[in-house]
Amino acid sequence: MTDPADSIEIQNVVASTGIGQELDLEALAEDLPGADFNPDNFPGLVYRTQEPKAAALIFRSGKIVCTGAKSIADVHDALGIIFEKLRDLSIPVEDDPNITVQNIVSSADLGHQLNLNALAIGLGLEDVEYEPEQFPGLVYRMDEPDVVILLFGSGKIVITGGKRTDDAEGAVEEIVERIESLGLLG
Amino acid sequence: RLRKWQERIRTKDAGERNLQFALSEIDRMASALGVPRSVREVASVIYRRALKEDLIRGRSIEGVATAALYAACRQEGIPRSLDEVAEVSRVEQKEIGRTYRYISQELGLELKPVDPKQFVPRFASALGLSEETQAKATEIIDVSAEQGLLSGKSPTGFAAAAIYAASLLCNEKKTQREVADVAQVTEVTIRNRYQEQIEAMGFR
DNA sequence: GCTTTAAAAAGTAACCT
DNA sequence: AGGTTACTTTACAAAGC
Repeated sequence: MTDPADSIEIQNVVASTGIGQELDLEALAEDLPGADFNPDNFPGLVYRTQEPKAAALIFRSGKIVCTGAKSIADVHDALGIIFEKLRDLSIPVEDDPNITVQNIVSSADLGHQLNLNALAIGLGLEDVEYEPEQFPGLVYRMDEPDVVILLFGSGKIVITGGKRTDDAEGAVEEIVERIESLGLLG
Repeated sequence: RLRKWQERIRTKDAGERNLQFALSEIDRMASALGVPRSVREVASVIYRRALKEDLIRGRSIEGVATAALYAACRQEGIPRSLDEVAEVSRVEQKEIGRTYRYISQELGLELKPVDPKQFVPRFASALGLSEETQAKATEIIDVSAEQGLLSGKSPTGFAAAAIYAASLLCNEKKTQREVADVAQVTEVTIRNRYQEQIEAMGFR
């Protein structure tokens, strides 16, 4: 009996921070090798770190969004690299900028195939969005923890919208319980 | 005071004009899709409810009208695919789908997922298939859905594959291309669903 | 509302061989 | 017929249109 909670893997962490300093993105785009800056397209400058692999969106205000990291530690490491690069360019960066995790995307496997049709009705059509003509996953909005779960026929699921690592654990526990109480889990 | 009064009339007239436009669009699209009058009535009711609940703000009248018609077809058990509805609407498919999900949620329509079987009579008759073949296709859908093959699959693709399989089994063969054209799916989808369904039926 | 970034799930589609 | 690539859905921040 494998616990679905053990299958949880963080796939992406989105976080925001700021260096407390206005930036000249035109100049930064010149000085930062590999930076992408197309102000006509998007106001942020895109910078990618290789290790850990992540992408940062750097704005004129000095605010930064980091996405693509596989853990909260990776977010801190990736942003740490960026802070150092900026300091190397003589840009003053706060000592230890606040980093706020905004969203964590995780995947997991319930270990059984799911009858999404029965699940849509069982979980309650009012809380569920299941339109297989548009997308193969059933969208379930959970209140506690406050996350959105995508459930697939294979039993694989995606949990998104959480801000804490243990939101995924709580969500898996809760969804397994609800599905089991409906008698719809294997 | 006079201005205010005139403005009220103006907005009332504008609202009335918009409603008439929406209802005539529903009528036009329904005719193009060949859906019965009763469904147009249901679509009109859904549209008026959406209007009353102020769901049109930030959305186009045409988008809500199209979504209302799409919902009405489903509610009446004679669904049209989003593809088909988009063909007669000036709103793109993605937007119709989004608007449908929104009004469906807000109005609490609670429509069950589309049953592939509901496409069988229409697709099969467009292909000139017999009652026997239609019954076979329906049986294939029931059996393979019971075995869990339907989860996440497009209802039109699922129906198309079953119709293709039934046409072979009943010696009224239609090509994958012919079935794909009426169901508006690709041959690849029919092939994939067909293989699974045939296996579920215990053939092969 | 849109633009951009990242990542997973599974289905469908477009295009090429 | 197969393979690759790309798009659909969810969440979230950022600045600006």
